[in-house]
Amino acid sequence: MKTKNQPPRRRTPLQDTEASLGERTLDVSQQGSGPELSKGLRSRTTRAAGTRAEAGRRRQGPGGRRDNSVQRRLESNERERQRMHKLNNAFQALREAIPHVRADKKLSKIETLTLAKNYIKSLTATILTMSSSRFPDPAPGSKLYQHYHQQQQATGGALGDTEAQPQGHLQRYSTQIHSFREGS
DNA sequence: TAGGCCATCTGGTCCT
DNA sequence: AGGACCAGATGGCCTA
Repeated sequence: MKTKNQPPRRRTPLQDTEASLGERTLDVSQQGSGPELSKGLRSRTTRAAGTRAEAGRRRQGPGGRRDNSVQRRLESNERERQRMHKLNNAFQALREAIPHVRADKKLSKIETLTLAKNYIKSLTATILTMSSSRFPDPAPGSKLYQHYHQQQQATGGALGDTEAQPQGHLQRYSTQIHSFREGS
């Protein structure tokens, strides 16, 4: 799997407003921005958003939006940005909660979700195994057991197969970590 | 250069 | 009604 550690690509509200309104298309590369800006940061948003905004205005036809409509759209864009930032923060927190992942290789979102899912399954199976060794017959009232059993039934699995064994989950988990590291 | 990943904008729909 | 959520479109960055 390819790896990347891209810097956050954000723009200021001012840039956002300008780009969205299409007052001007900001191409930082033409404004003499030096290397003090990261490659990622100075790239995309300004130029790309400007062209997208222009495309949007073309869809709106001559004259563009009314002022209040534009204002509402800008506010909506800002809310959407904040929402996505919160989502990305949650992804980052999830990445950091998954052990045995090399810090210098950032997991993609899909990798993060997949690994987290299997890590949870691995832990769940481990807990069930430990508890069953202590109490050979899992307590029928155990919420964990009930939940796990329902999940297995819903996904077509069964507690008796290898999926239910912690080794199975751990193997899948470690295999995925390995494949992510290897870039496969 | 192609493909993967990502941020952002946008309009539609759902929810409170 | 307004905000949250969602998915499609767009285009930049990075790696192989």
